[in-house]
Amino acid sequence: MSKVAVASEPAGVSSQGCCAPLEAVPLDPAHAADMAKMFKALGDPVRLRLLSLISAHPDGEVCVCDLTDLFDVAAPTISYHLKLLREAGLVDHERRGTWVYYRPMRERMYQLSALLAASDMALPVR
Amino acid sequence: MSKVAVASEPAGVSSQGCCAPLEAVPLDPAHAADMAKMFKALGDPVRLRLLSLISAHPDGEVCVCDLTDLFDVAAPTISYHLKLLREAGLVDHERRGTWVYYRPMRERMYQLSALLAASDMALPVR
DNA sequence: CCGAAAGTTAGACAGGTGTCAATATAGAGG
DNA sequence: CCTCTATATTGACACCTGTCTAACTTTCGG
Repeated sequence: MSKVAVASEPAGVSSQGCCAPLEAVPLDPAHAADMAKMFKALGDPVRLRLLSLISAHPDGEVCVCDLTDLFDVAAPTISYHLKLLREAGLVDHERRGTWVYYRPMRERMYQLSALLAASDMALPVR
Repeated sequence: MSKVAVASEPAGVSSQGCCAPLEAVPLDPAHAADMAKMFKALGDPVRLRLLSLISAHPDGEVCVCDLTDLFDVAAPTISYHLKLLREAGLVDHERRGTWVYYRPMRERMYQLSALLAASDMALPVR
């Protein structure tokens, strides 16, 4: 039973008291924090483009050496952003020889997509 | 240098035509900045829960008075977060009498969902 | 081993963010 | 007009972020 019986109340206008019960909270604070961390990682243009490039590459992975040239920031900054994407669980990485390759973690990405797609965002219930 | 032109374009409405060459560049810098702004707004637990509550409410809108009690932060802080969600174009608001009601802007939410759903992050084609 | 190349880490720093208390503003109801 | 209630705005402040340069680590080629 997902969503508790939310006693819907027309609350159409502003007659008396304000609004409805609203007790059935759709996103519990704990889960919200986890999701927020992922969204936060995407909340920077450089990181969003990085994930986009990594996800869109036909090989399914991208060498860092191919990424750095596409941005106006220094290499350490790219490294910093990739680290945040990693810590958010949005990408995985592997070293092969001198180079490091990044892959997208699509399940995690889909998790966010599904949350936003649910018109009522009511996946997890408290 | 750096910092893409980002022609402001705040809570812009349109935003649907889109789509890009894609083969070469999956997410152009300009569009990335716009999307990043929305993601950034969702990158805070309080704001994510706020949007969740607003989106999940059966009435399709929520009175601010019903939101403030659900958080551990002071009222001005809730007001601050709602403002950011507004500026990101994720929610709309309307005053009715003494109270203010917030509604989700589902098209914008779907825009983000679609971006993440595309396995290659190709922008949704018009 | 040595030195060069690819990435990451460390330290520093300007600017941004989230929070609160205090104050302002807008309606509702005398 | 005055006051009360609901939100928003302002100002202050501790903390977090994104960026750089410098230095370090790992690995490959002699």
